[in-house]
Amino acid sequence: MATTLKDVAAHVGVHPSTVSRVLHGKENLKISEKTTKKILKAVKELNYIPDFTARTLRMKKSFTIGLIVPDILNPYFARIARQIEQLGFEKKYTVIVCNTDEDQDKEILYLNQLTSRGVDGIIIAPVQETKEHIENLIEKKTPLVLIDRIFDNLNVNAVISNDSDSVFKAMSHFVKLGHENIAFLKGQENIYTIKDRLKSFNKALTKYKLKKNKDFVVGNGFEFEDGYEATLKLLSLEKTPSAILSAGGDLVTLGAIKAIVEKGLSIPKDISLIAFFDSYYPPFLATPLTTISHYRKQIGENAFKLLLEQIESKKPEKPKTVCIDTRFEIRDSTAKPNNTL
Amino acid sequence: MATTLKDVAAHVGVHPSTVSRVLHGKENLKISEKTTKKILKAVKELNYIPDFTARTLRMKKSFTIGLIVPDILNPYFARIARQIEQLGFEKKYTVIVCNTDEDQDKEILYLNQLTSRGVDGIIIAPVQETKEHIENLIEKKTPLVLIDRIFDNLNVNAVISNDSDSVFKAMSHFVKLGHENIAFLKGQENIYTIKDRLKSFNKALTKYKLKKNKDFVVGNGFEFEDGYEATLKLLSLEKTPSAILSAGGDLVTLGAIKAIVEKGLSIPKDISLIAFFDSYYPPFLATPLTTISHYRKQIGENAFKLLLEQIESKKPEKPKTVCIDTRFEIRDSTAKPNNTL
DNA sequence: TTGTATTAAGCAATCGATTGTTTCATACAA
DNA sequence: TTGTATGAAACAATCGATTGCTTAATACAA
Repeated sequence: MATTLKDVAAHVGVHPSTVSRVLHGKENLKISEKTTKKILKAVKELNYIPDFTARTLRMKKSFTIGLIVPDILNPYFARIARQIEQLGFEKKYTVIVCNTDEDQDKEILYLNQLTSRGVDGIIIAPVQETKEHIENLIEKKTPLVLIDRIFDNLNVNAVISNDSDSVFKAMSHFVKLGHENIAFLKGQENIYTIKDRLKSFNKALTKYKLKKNKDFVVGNGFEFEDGYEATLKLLSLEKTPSAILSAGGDLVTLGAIKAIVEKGLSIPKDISLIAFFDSYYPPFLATPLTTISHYRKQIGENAFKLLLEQIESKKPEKPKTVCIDTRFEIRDSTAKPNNTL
Repeated sequence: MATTLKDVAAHVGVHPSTVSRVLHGKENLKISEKTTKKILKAVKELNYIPDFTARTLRMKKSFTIGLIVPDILNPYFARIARQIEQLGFEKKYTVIVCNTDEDQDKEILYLNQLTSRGVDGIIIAPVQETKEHIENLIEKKTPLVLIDRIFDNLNVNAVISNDSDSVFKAMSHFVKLGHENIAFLKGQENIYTIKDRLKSFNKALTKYKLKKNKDFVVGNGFEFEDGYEATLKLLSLEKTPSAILSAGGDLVTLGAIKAIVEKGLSIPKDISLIAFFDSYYPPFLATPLTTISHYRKQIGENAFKLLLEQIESKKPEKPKTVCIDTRFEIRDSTAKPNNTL
């Protein structure tokens, strides 16, 4: 059995409350230096470590935050999670990591779990089927930060990325090379991030006076297979695109590459590729990939900071949405269209 | 404020203990069907969710497990963590993820945190500077499972991989191709896994009657830079190796590849490479990498199972060490030595 | 010597749920 | 009618730490 406050108190011959006060150094109640010393000595001798559960129950403060993401295996979320854990550690907070697999039921279950465990706040990349459960949270004044994905008309702290900017750069790059038939490989539909990227894509088409082709927008989901299947479909069209903007992230892109290779096509000779990609592999790939990537550390930092502000402030602050820049890096996966195809 | 047992009890007009018993269906005390129904109705109406903290305090059972790994960004640990979280979810356990960055002080701090929070058990890939803090845990009968790394003479549940087997396969592959000068790129020293791989490497050298060359064993650390620096050193030797076994995992290997490319060498023409590598990228790399990899899902599963057994069993079971097979996959990063160099 | 500050530490309620024990009321048998 | 068995629900202690309030003891002034 672990040592408790009572044990320490008994050992010194004082009341538990006295021990507690010594350990917290409240200004309003003074304990004599002699007793203080005796108590501190006993605390060390008995190796007393306060019971967090009891403290949480009494103080309504758990020093725990919940992090809900689709999949911690995704390098994008992994890096963000790592940063949040790091900053949490410095501030004595512990992080409970929850994966939803883009399943909203799981998300809701976790949300209830976390609430029941009395977490001080939640950082979430929501599944975005519906938003009532998020609204409930806000109503209950649970400190909350959305990452990566936001809802229309929902006034809450959030950290997102300026994907739009990089999409325009990517499209401009394609256009300069002479591409006119550019396909858009989506990730999962209904996700804010994907809708935002698609919107920018369409705007860019308009800006560069390119024809919109419904068949050139394909895919649904964030898995390897999703990218693979969608790209196969794309490459089976009568008229195939000469360039692809892969917006579903690392796995989807790898799936796309597999499909392209299987079709006997070569990147960038036969088809150009720009991808949203967040791990450190692009320079090492068969064709070093031209990418749009995120400052994941910054996203994590900002999310944690916003959450901590909410947790520590007495009066509710006005929710902020922080938008982080993105990075467009040209490598070798883009070239002029191959008009002999 | 969230609804409490008391609220529900007051709403129905019964005692809180009655509500508690209805919700737990203890066999020994019977509650009339009428009251049961009324209570269940109230629970729904008031949307009562039990307070986990209070329950934990009273029951000495938190339905929480701690997972301590060097770095959740490492695909090896990420996949294991994911599996543990998954199985935990199914059994109503929540996982607190802690990264040590191979810093034992951080490990100890986290261990104390977790204990203070009353976790039901801990799964840990320890830093392995010393082992007293782990021994303490065992003494306190904390359910515990080591992963990836074990200590000599420490009787505790563990899940490790049969790296040795794959090292022999890799070495046999090198030898068959005609390599005689094979280097070993270590990860961080003093880690069981690395020592184990090195031991197997040396045994293989003996078996194939190859000369042992001290200069051919290099590196210390698990980061990109560590692999990069060590490999540069290796390639600056008067007599350079014709093959490298990279034992430090994904990042170290990428560092090695960078160094090789920078030196103007080509894989596998000038130098052959086999690496411990655990993400899904090898087929997509510039030179598809011949790898030794782990069944990470299985490792996670076994670790969770072992932990759960300890948590749920009354009498202490005899500790087991589970050893999981590894996978040796030949791709394109190995060839005959280039004797013109 | 009595009264009043002042300082130091103890008392007891509280957080919310669980659980061994007790009480109460009804039913049934003697 | 009295006594006992039984079923249903209340009581109260507990987990460990925190904290507003009270008490005790000492010092000092009147």
